Amino acid sequence: MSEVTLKKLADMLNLSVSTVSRALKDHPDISAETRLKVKELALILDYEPNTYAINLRTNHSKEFGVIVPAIVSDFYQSFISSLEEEARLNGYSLIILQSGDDPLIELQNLKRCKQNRVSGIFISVTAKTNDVSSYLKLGEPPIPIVFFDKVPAYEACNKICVDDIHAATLAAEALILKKKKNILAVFGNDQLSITQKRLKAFDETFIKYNSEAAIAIYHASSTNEAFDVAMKGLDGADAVFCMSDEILIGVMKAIQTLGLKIPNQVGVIAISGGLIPTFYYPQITYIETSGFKLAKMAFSKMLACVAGSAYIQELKIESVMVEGGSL
Amino acid sequence: MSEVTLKKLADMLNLSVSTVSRALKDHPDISAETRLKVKELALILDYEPNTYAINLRTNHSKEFGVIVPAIVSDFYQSFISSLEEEARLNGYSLIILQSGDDPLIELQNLKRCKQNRVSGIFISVTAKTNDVSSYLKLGEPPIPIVFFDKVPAYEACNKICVDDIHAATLAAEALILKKKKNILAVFGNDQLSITQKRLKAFDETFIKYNSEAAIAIYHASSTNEAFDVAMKGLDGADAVFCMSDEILIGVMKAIQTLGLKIPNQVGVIAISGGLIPTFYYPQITYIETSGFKLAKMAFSKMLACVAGSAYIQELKIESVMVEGGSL
DNA sequence: TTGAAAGCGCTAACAG
DNA sequence: CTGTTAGCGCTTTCAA
Repeated sequence: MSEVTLKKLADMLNLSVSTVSRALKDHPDISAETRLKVKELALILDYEPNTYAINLRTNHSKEFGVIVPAIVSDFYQSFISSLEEEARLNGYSLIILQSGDDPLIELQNLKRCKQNRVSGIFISVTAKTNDVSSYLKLGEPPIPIVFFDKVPAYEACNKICVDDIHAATLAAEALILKKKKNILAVFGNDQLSITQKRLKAFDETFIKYNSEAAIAIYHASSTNEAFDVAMKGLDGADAVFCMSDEILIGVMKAIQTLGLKIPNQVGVIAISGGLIPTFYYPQITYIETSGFKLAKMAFSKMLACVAGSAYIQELKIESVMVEGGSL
Repeated sequence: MSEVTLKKLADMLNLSVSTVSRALKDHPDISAETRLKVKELALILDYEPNTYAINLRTNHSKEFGVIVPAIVSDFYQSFISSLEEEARLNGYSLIILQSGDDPLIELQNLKRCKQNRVSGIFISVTAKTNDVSSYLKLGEPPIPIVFFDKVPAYEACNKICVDDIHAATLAAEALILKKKKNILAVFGNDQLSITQKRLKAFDETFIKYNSEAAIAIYHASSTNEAFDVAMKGLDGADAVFCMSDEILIGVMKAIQTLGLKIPNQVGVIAISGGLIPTFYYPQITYIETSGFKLAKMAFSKMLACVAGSAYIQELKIESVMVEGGSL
């Protein structure tokens, strides 16, 4: 048995293809009676419209492209998971592509999205992507793009990312509130803009509150470096701040190695996606920067873009503190 | 400037659409000269074939559907990541769908894949999926399906999953080799077939080697339950086995709470995807069951299916032990 | 070696 | 209210 098409339905009902087409989509021109007949038969025969014919005709698909540096990441995982739900609920599918943090592959992926005539693209750019102006001109008319998380610096485009300043400020305030006096603060690679933003806000918060805490700032580009840094820096500290999950993991290894008790001997607070902090006992207190909320915002922005009703905008998502027992 | 189509190229070169089409795909009928001319212009104008027209014509797409219970999972994450690479290298795109472990949504997702005329479907079924015979008849001709990880029990279909028996056997052998005498073994929910398989193989290995170790078997359906179980069961144990990452996390929390030293006071071994064990110090020794290898196998099986050269097959992927310092 | 023509399944302007 | 018609961009027979 072959595919059920509009033509087949039309023939069976002695109607024209266009009438059937219109009946199926509740076009007001069609009489209630005809509409009913058509819909009934369609249901019985399990008619499913041919997506490709529709796409060819309308020149766009109900698909969105998603390009990330890597899928293996708590953050992107939560983002994609959340985005998939939104998409499904709205009748869209998601095509997932990873760039491996390589600008060349990123460009290929963009092209691919264009070839697939996606309705829009969500992208978190690579560390080395410095000019996205060509991305924004992709397609005719240009395909809507929503940048998220790792967003380009200068271009006027839709950006949705974590409010790094707010997150770091919250963490600093928590440490001040707990009257910590000797703080080890471990940040990521100091070349990254995310590090710079978080560090600046962290620092300024202590100044703003006239805190007298001694703060030792360290940088670590990996979990292993964070471990090394913590092994040295934890001595005498009554609290440690970790800028990211990656760093938290290294620091926690050091704490375990040194046999320090949390929170009595040392307090811990991190900025995190929320999964890693639950792996420890007591659970780590953290400032949440998960992809879930970001995905919801990004998706509704995208829908607005597709509908043509969007203005260019940069959105920052504020975090909340999730209390564990570590501070 | 609008899209470049075959017709446009044809007009510019004073050729017919069909000649251009053939030239572009190196059809032997076309003269070298014409072929060159066509390809050159195509390159200059950055011609890109319209995917939807091709799909409509050929009635299938270069897309695969991937359906999983949830994207948020180390295992599926590694699987999808690996699959995406394979797919991209072979000119395919991936449509990712999650079922939320709900058979109804799973079915909807399958329908969706069919509507998108995917070339094939990779699926890890929900815990409640008990009849996949309808899945196998989806489409005309039926869409190739490769089941992975959580595979249906009885149907004759392509299945690719972790060799649970082998993994549990390796873990048991490691414990025996280390001459552990008092082993706490924490398994998952005893209704799950994965638990039953791992438990049986674990048990039988100790019998096979005439081990005199005392083994206390516990079941835990969640990280929290694993924590509770370990808090009681760790007393007097010189080693603990964790059937999964979920359980490992709970057990490690208990070990931290009790302040036990690894590996001196208690040895730890787990079956794991490989990420979680690196979060601790010393790193946990584990039997690897990651999605990477599975994805590569699944993909090549799928390619064979698409090419029509596949026979139905059940594949089991053997694990390897990764030494940390925990045993 | 190339071209003409039909048609994949659908939509939408236009005509009745 | 319904039908006719043209065509989206491509592939593929068939004919020249």
